[in-house]
Amino acid sequence: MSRHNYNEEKIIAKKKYIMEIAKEIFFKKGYENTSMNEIAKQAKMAKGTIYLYFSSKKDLFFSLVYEGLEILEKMIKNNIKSGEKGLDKILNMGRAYIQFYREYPDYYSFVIKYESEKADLDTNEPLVLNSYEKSEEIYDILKLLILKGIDDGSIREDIDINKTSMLLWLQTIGVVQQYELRKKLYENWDEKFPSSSILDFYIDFMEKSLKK
Amino acid sequence: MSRHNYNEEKIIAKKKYIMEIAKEIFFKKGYENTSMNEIAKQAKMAKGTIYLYFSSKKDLFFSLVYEGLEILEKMIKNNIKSGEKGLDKILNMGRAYIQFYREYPDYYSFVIKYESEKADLDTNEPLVLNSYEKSEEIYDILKLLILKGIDDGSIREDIDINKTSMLLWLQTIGVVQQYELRKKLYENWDEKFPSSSILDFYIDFMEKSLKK
Amino acid sequence: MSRHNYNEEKIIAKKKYIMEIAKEIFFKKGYENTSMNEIAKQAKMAKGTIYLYFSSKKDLFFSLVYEGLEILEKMIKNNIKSGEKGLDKILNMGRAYIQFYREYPDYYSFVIKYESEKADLDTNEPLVLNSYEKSEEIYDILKLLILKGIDDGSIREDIDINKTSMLLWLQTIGVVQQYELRKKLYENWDEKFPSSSILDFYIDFMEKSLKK
Amino acid sequence: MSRHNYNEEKIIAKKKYIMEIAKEIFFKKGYENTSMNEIAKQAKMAKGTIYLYFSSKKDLFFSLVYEGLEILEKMIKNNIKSGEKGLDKILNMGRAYIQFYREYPDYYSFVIKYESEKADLDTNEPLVLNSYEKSEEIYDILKLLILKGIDDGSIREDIDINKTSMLLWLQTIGVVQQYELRKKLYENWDEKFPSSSILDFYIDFMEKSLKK
DNA sequence: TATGAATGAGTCTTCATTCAT
DNA sequence: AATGAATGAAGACTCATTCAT
Repeated sequence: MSRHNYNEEKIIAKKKYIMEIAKEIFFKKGYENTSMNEIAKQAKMAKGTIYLYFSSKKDLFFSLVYEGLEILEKMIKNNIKSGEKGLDKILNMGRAYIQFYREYPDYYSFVIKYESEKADLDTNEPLVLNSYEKSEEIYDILKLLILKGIDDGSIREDIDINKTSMLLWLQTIGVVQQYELRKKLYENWDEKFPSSSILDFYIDFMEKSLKK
Repeated sequence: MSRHNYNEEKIIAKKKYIMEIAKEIFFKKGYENTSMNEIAKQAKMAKGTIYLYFSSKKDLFFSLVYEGLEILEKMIKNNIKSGEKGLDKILNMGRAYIQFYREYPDYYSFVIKYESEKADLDTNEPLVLNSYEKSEEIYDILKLLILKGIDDGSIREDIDINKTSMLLWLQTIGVVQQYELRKKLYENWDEKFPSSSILDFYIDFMEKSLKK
Repeated sequence: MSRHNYNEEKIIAKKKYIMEIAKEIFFKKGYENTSMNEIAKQAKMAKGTIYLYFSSKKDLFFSLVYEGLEILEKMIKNNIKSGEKGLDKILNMGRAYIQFYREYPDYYSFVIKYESEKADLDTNEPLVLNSYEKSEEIYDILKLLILKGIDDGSIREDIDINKTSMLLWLQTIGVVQQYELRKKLYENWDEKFPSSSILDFYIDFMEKSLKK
Repeated sequence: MSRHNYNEEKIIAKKKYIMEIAKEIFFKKGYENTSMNEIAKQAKMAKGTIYLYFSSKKDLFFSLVYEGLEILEKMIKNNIKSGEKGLDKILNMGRAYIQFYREYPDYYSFVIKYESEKADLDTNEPLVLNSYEKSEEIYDILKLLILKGIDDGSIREDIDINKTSMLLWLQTIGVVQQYELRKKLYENWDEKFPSSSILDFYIDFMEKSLKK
C-alpha cells in the first residue's frame, strides 16, 4: 500500500471520528444550536483542525446527511428483495423507511432536516445532486413495483401508476415525519398517544387501498 | 364611536400593516434569516416602533401563525358543513386543508413551521396552548365524522376508529408538507413533477381506502 | 387670587402627584431600573405629560432629592434647638440624621444616591448649587456648636475645630450609609446583625470622644 | 517550562492587559457608562476577543473588584503585623484601609461600587461569596484585636466588644467613602477642603475614643 | 394642557471562519 | 498536520426624549 493511501485512510478515519462526535451533538441540539466550538471541544481538537477535514459547518452536517441517505438506500434495497408479489415488495419498502426511522433516529433527523431545506440550497452542491439522484432511483423502483403488482394481480388495475407512486412516496415520508413531530409534542403534554404501532397500521392501511 | 375605539382601531390597523410586511419577509426568508431590522426597514419604521406593537420577534411571528390557524380552522369548519354522509364530510375536511395550503401558502408555511417546533416551545406560552387546543378540536371532529360514517354506512366497519383518525390526520398533513417540499425542489431542477392535482388524487385515494 | 396663581397651584399639585408616584418606584427599583414608561403608567398619564412638568428623568429624580434635603434640613434645625450644652446639641444633630434615615428611608436613599453622584454632575445645575449651600450651612452650624461646646466646657479643648467638624460630618453620614448597606447584605444572608441600635451606640461613642 | 505553561502565561498576560485597559475606563466613566465597545477599541482588539478572556462585562468588572479585594486584604494583613499592643494594631488596620484608598484609588472605587451593590447581587455568584468571606475574616480579626487590646490594657474595658468592632468597621469605611465623595465635589467647586490629612486625623480620633 | 406614537442610537453578546505559528 | 487566538458583522432588544395632533 502506497504512502498516499495510508494517509488517505488516516484522513478518512479522522473524518469518521469527527462525524461521530458531531452526530451526537447535532442530534441533541439541532443544527442552529450547535456551535463548531462545542464540536471541537467534545472532539478534543482545535477548532481549526475540523476545518481541515470539513470546509464548513454545512459540509460537516451534510456529510452526516449523506451517510444517512446511504443507510436508508441500503435498507430499502435490502427489504424489497423479500416478498414475492409486487404489493408485498411495496409494503416492505414502506416498512424499510419506518425501520430506518426506528433504528437510526439520529440519521433520520438529519435526512428530514436536509429534505426540508434542500429546496433552498445551492443547486451546485454535489450533495443536493446525489440526494436527488437517490430519490429518483427509489422513486423509479416504486413505479416498477407497482407495475409488477398490477401484472401479478396483487394490486388493483384502476389506479394511475405515476400518481400512485408519487403519492405513496409523499405519504410515507409525511406520515413518519408527522408521527415524529406529534410524538414529541404529546410526550411533552403527558398525554396518551397511539404508540409507534400506528406506523404498522399505516402499512395495513396502504395495503387495503392498493390490493385488488 | 368613541375616541377610544378610534385609537384602538388605528392600533389594530398598524399591527395588521406590520404583520403584512413581516409575513412576506418571513415567508421569503424564514424565521431565523429574517431580522427585525429588515422588517422595520421594509415597513419604513424605526426598529423601536415595531416593539410598540409586538413584544418580541417571536410574538410577531406567532401572531402570524395564530392568524393562519384561525383561517385554517374556519375553512375546515366551513367545509365540513357540506356533504351528507360521514365519508363526504371527511373528504371535505381533507380538501379544506389542501385548499388552505393552496390559497394561503404563506400562512401555511407559518403553521407548518410552528407545528414542527411547538414540541420544543415553552408550554406556558398561551399561543402553544391555543394551537394545541385547536388541533385537539379538529382531531375530535375527525373522530366523530368517522363514527358517523360507520353509522350511516358510508365507511367500512372493519377499521379501528382511534388509529384511523390519527392516521388520517398525520397522513394529510404529511402528504401536503411533502408535496410542498418536493415541489420546490423539483421546480429548482426544472423537471416535470405531478402538478398540484396529486393532492386531489390523494383525496380519491383516501376515499377508496375508507368507503365500504 | 389671580388666575395665574390658581394655575400655578394646580401645576404644583400635579408635580407633587407625579413625584409621589415616582418616589415609590425609584425607591423600589432604583434610578437606572426605573423607566419613564412605568412612572407614566402608574400615574395614569401619558409619557409626554410628565415632560410638561419635569424637563427630564434626572429633573424628576432630583426634585425628590431636593425634597429630601429640605426634610433633613428641617429635622436637623429642629433637633439642635433642644439640648443646653454644645455637646448635647451636637449629639442631637447626629440623632437628627439617624432619625431622618429611619423615618424617611426613601428620601434618605435619594439623598445618598445624589450625594454619591453629584461630584460627576453638571456644575450648572441649580440643584447641585442648592444642595451644596445646604451642606455648607449645616457644616457651619456644626462648627459653631463645637465652639460653643468648648466654651461651655462640655467638649474637650484639645481638638482641632475645623478637622473635627468635618470629620463628624463625614463620619455620621458614613456610618449610617454603611449600616444601611450591610443591613441589606446581612438580611440576604439570614445572619444576625446588630440591630439598628448600633446607630444609637454610635452617638454614645461620639459623646465619649468629644466630652471633656 | 512546558509549552502548556507558556500559553497559559500568555493568556494570563492578555487578561491582565485587558483588565488594565478596562480598569482605566471603568474608573473614569463608571460601570454603566462603560461599553464593551469602548474597551475593545481602547485595547485595539475586536469586541469578540474580549469575550475570549471574560465571559461577560460583569465578569470583567468583577475580576477587577476581586483583584482590589486581594490587594486590600494583603495590605491589612501586612499592616497589623506591626504594632505591639492591641490598640496599635487596630489603628494600623484603619491606616491600611486608608492607605489602600490612597494608593489604589481605582481599585478602591471598584470595591466600593461592589460593596454598595452586593446586597442586590446573585448570592450564587462565587465572587459575592468570596468577598463576603473576606469581609467576615477581616471583621473577625478586628474583634480579636479589641479583645487583645482590653487584655493588654491598651483599650478601655467599658465598651461592648461586638458593637464596637462593628461600629469601627462601619465607621472607617464610611469616613473614607464620604471623604472621597466630598473631595471630588469640593474639587469641582474649587474650594478649600481639608486635605487628605483628615483621614489621619480620623485615626487619632479613633485612638482617643478607644484608649484607656 | 395633554397625548402617546415614533424615534434610533446604543446595549451586550454570539459564532462561523481565517491565518500566523 | 494542527493549533486556537482573533475577527467583526450581525443579532434582538431598550428607552429617554420629541412632536404632531
